[in-house]
Amino acid sequence: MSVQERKQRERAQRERLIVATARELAEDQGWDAVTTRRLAESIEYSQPVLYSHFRGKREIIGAVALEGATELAAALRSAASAASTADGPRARVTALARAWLDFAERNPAVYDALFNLDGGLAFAQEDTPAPLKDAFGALLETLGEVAGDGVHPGVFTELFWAALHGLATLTRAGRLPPELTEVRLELLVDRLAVL
Amino acid sequence: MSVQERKQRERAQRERLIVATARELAEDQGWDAVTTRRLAESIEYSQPVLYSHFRGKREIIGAVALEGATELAAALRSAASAASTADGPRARVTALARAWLDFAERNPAVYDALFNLDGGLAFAQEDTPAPLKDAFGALLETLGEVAGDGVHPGVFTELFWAALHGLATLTRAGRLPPELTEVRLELLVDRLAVL
DNA sequence: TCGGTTGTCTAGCAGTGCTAGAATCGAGTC
DNA sequence: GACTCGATTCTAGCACTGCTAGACAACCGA
Repeated sequence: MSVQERKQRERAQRERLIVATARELAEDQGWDAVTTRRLAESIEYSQPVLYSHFRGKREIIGAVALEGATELAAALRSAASAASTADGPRARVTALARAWLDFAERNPAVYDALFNLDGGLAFAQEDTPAPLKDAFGALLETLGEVAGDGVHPGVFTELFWAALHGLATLTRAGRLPPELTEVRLELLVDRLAVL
Repeated sequence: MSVQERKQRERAQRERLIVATARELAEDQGWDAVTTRRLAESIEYSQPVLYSHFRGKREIIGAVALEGATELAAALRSAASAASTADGPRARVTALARAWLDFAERNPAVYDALFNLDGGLAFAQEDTPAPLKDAFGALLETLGEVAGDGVHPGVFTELFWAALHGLATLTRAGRLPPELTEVRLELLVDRLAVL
């Protein structure tokens, strides 16, 4: 069975290569530039190989999104815990929000795959993939504490999330001047969070 | 000169027909279904006619967006003034926010053209088209009053806008359960606005 | 070394946005 | 009323997209 195992390993590695290459291409030149032909050429295989791993382009976007969700969740948790308990909830929430906007700015293509493109992923449902639930969970952990009395932590997190997403999206699309990002972020935390 | 005038009139009318048809098609079947061929067929002209009015598909999307911006601004002003001064600022802000989310829900394709697609429009700049500035102005008129002391009204409006946009986008993409829209809206107004 | 399966590639489909050049229409003139 | 000539519209086609059928090659087990 060792041969089969080796093949499986190689196949898995090629799949990772596809996802990584798609991501790289998207970050470099935007998702429009990620065509099946270019992607196939980059991994030095022919197009049909892509379709032996994924149903189609949408599923490749979805794979990049999932990878991104895992990283996003880690970044959020890391930021929140770096602002230690001694710094108080206010610092933690600010760090969390900043981490979100940072991630969106530094990984625009991944952010698009997650929230602006159709990667065929289910959200807010039972069959939502674990990394997505986990990213939301990372928000919930910190934000649940500052929801305020009588406010459902989940709903509060959804609202905070929406505000962050709006800021990230509009800023990246050039609809909000980036100089004031920090001011808006502070204002968001001050107003929304109950400290 | 009457012949030229008539031609100009007919041309303008055909341009309106193109924009209206594109919008209709987009609302019915999504922007993906708005291809130059289908659009040309719908207006009963050949494809190149579209290019005698617009540089390309992106400019058609932009035209739909501008039309939408005008309507959005009107809807916002109407909602804000319907919640009369007697009702207080809180009611006005709530009505404004609700109007925004309503518009997004009722005109998803137009909302996409405005904020999620590339219509080639400039934002937050000098050459931003008037309808876009005006829609932001409609927000500013009501929100400027509840920014709170020491907070720049423009920045506050940007933040509020971003939150609304995030709620609209995530809700429409199925990322937020729609049942709680009203709860999130109330929470948003309660927290962000200084009454 | 061979047979058969598994994997990969070539070639092609229908669709996209966009455009060059042919064809047609119609306004103004004789 | 017929005709010319410029403006307008259409036909046909380009290069590209995502995706797939069927030919081909490589490799494993005997």
